[in-house]
Amino acid sequence: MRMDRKPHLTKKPADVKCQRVDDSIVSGLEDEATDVEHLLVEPQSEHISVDGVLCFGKESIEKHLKMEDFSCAFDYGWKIGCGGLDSIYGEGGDDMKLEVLDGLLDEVDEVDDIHAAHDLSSACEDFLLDIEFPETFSELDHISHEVSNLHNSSSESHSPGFSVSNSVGGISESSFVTAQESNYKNSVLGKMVNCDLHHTFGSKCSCPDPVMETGRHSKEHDQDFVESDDEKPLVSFILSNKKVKSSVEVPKGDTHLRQKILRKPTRRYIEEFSRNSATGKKCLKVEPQKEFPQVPESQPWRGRPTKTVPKLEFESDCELSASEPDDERKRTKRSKMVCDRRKNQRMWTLAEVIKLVDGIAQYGVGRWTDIKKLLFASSSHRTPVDLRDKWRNLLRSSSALEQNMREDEANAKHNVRMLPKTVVCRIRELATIHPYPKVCNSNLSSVDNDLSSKQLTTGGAPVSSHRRNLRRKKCN
DNA sequence: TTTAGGG
DNA sequence: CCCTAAA
Repeated sequence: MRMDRKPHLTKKPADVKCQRVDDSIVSGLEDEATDVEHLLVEPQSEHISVDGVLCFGKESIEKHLKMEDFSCAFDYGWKIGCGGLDSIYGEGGDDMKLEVLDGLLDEVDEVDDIHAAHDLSSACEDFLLDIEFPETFSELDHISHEVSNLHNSSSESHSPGFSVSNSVGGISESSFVTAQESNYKNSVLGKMVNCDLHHTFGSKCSCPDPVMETGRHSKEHDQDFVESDDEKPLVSFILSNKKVKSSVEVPKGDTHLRQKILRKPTRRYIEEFSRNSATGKKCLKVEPQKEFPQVPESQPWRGRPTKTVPKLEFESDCELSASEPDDERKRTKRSKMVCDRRKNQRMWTLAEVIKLVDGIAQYGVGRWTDIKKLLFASSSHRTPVDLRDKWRNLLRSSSALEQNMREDEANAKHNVRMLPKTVVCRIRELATIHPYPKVCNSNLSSVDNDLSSKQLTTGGAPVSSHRRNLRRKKCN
């Protein structure tokens, strides 16, 4: 959620900037130089923006009101969702409530996403966060603390807000706070652009430049590097020898980075790029608000699966007749699933595995959509592809278990940990009945041991091709 | 759109 | 989990 972002805001290591400036001196040969200029100018605007937040200046009141309207709209949407919730309460049990609540909470995520998408200023947050404010830093820190505190309260109040769906009359607290923050950011953005223009149009800007002293040094160097061609060979030499300690932690060097940018960036690249920029590892040269869609940051998409309480998952999934009111939810969900799939990586619970095995036993391997529709209708985060992948993994691990069992039981346990024997047996059983095209190969070798081993001993490559043909036939 | 397969 | 090709 949104509060994930605040750590970046609150603790901004000072050395990052220093390093960055240093880099820019060296590697800022071509296009870094302009970036440095931006960086050197922005802090002053930030200073002003802080005042704007504190005083709630006149020009920001309008925006504030607009944002209120905006959040009202969202509130309305939530109320609709809550209506659905109520109707479900009538029929379903407690677990059902949990399930729907879970979905609604997910939807809060989506609302957040939408909010972020609409919030122009938040799109440049990365950009802003890359800026160091030597003088205004403590001030800003204070402000950000306040904002964070507000956020804390707001995010905690999410679920209560939904549970009292009928009583929601006005602007919900969370949306209000978001509006405040957006307002704050808007003012930041406005001032930033303003001062940027000032800077671009010369030194007419009357704004104080807090980093003028520190900036002069690097600016001079930048100009040197940009304007004099004599320096280029030296720099390119340095670059080619990779002696540059670049803040842009691209292992392949600057040229590769540029190549990447020139190429059409893939979605994964975009995601990783934004993710890295969020963690401060990379410093963006491209304005994030233009190039990249705002992705909620600091949600590790790998390694730490956001495992919801298994019990909840289990109980809710047991309801086969999923609530139909979440039709709309599915639609909105789809878009979410498409864009931040990896962040929604969830551990497969035992219940899910059992259900999957049941479904396969019922419908057979390959009818993933049916299984999904009938057995996983309530868990919208499992796509048919996920089911297939899971089944593939199950087969793989179960076969590995079977093979390793004889030689090393511990290793086998490690492979298929947390899977009860009954489940493993069922998987193996199903594997024989409905052999999965690709993995059945290894599985068949354990089940139909004599046949495959004979074939393997008789021939080399032809045999494998033959078996592949068999697999193909099975598919068709 | 669904499924298979590779990464 | 992601991506792509094929049906």
